[in-house]
Amino acid sequence: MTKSQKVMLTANDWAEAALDAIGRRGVEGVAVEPIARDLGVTKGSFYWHFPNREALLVAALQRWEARETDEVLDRVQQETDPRARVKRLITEVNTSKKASRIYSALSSATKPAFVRDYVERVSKRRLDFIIDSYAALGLSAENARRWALMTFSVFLGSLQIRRDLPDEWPNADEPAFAEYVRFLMVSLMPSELDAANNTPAPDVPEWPARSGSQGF
Amino acid sequence: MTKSQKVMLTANDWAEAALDAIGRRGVEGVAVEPIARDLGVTKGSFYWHFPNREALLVAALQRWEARETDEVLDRVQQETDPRARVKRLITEVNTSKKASRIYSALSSATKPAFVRDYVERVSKRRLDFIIDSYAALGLSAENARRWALMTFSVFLGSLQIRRDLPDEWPNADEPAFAEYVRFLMVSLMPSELDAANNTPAPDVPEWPARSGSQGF
DNA sequence: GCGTGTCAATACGCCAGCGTATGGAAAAGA
DNA sequence: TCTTTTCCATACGCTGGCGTATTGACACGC
Repeated sequence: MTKSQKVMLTANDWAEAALDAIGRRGVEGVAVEPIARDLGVTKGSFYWHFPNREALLVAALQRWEARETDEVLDRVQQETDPRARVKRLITEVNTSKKASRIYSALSSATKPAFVRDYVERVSKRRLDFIIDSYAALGLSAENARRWALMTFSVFLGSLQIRRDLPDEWPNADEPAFAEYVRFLMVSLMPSELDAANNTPAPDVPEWPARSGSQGF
Repeated sequence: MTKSQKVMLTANDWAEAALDAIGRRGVEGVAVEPIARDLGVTKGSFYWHFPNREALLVAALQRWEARETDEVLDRVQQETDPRARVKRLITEVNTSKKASRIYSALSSATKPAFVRDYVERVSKRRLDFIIDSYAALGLSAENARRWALMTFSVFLGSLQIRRDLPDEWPNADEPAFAEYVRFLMVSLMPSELDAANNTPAPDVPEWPARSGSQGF
């Protein structure tokens, strides 16, 4: 147990610093020497703990996946009432810009192909959790899926709006935020009637098939 | 008008290739020499049309902003009925994965600081357009804003879900997609009663103030 | 005290991408 | 024709980051 004044970094310290770099500079910003500078050491340290840069990315992604599933879902899952779950989910949008930046950076990353696997697993676990929450309200599988897709979209989109248009997003301490959350709760929560009437409306209207070049 | 067999690239060709590179490899992937290889030339060509890499990024962003505002908004704006506008907005989610990838890459980019300005302007213009659409339904300014924020969130979130969880997203040619769009239309469209009753519910419930470390 | 194991610094070669300088080919004017 | 302009190729130096090799400073067991 060497732990003198020299601090002595661990592999987890490097992985955590890599996660931080993902949030601040993107996946491409996970560079050995810059992170070493952040940590106040040289890359001589890094190559003792890891064989190469890719291993660092994997370690960071594993930590991320563990945090974003086990810890967070366990925390939200303590909420027994499905309605309270959705509400907490919404309010969670306003916590930790850092975590949302990491999510966004990973979601748009392309270069190390395995990043997509981690993003897909985490996203699917989140969506499934929301589906289960709606199913617990008595919705059919199809309806629970529809509501969950919409709620998950609102969650993800809210993260992006808060990042791209911070001025347009109500601050958590303002009354406008509380009102907006209440508004979302009403909109994202099926009524008792919906839960009973579990089939979608039968008439499928037509809509114009878009032929434009690039989408909105 | 030199237009022999030698093709002769223009600055716009480079800007368009840069936009493509943003979608495929991210903003960091906008590198002069790789793009030159894509175009079948060398960087000797590039440095005749542009002074440096930053100028290429600016040109690409200007093209992007012009396309994502003038062209697209004009196209959707041809729809006179506000309800039809929102519906078209939703169906536009399923068009052009390339455009959505560019949007996502720019949204998560950090390194050239001016990228954020373009993202902010485009995003704000889109949000304002949606706000106006809801206001045209007779909603108050506050309610139009709430509905628009939710609809914009659904739009952005749907783009991300389609990218991160393509298997979970209904294909445009499947009936599930039509049903989901109809479901969203009902959920994202205020009822006549809401339009008349333009004040939010008066009772503001409390909810647990989250103290967790990183958000969901 | 002395070797051994742990963690980090330094020095090196390598490669990719940026930006410059210069030259060249081909079309356009004159 | 011959000069000028336009567009691109080639060659060069520079920088930043990757990975390796080597050395060094402690801490600990003995």
